Amino acid sequence: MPELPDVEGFRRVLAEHAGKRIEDVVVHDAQVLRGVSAQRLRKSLTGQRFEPPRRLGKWLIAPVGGRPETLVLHFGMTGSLSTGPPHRHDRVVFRMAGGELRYRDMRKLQGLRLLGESGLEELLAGTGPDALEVPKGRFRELLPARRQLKGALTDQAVLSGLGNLLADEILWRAKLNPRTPAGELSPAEVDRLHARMRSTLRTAVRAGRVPPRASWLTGHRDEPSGACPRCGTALRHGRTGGRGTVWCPRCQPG
DNA sequence: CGGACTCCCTGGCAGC
DNA sequence: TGCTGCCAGGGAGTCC
Repeated sequence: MPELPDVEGFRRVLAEHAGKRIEDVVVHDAQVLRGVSAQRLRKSLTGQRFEPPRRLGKWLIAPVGGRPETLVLHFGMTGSLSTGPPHRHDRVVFRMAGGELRYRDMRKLQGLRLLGESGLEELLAGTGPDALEVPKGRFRELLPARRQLKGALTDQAVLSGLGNLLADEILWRAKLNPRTPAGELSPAEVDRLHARMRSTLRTAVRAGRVPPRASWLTGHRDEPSGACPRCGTALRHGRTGGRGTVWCPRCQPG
């Protein structure tokens, strides 16, 4: 499921098409359009060009040259942006001078927005710093003391880009229990969490996704009796904030 | 305030 | 074989 590393990959796909003329926008399923009609989207984009896109957390932000509007994409759980062959879950297709760009999303939990200046400002104001970019000093300050660690990491208003799987992976690497109140961490533990978050994200961004490696926790979370890739202890499964949570009781006591 | 819960949405799968 | 119901989780919203 798309988290920060996947969205960074989609950003690169879109970046390759920046500056090319948008010939047409074909909306196959208007259910993914949020606050914009198919007609307005088409009118606003056709004949224009995307400026170089940026990413904040899981948001992909593409200003439209020649217009005061910005296309903002979110990929929910099952979304993607690609130039590959057509697929039945392609919801919106951008016909560009250099090929077709496909917004694909099976479950339609999120979608596309076309925001003006104030709408974009509002969106960005409600989104915390990017998990890949946030410096150590800022990271120390932003974790709300009275919250469970995992809930804080996955709250996009606190820190943006981490989803359920990456949060578990990072906490496992930092050897911290998901339910630990953030305020109970020592300064050294906060620094370790920041360091593990950065290294995990850097590796995943290079791969364009969370890599399917046996040495990562993520690959073992769906195994009924999965073992910790580090110490072999049986992994524990629970729920945090309504989401499945996997951790090693030996590496991550608490 | 924070945490638990529900809802949206679809496809895959277990169980009958 | 085919039905039903549950599960996955990003994010918004509600309730306590």
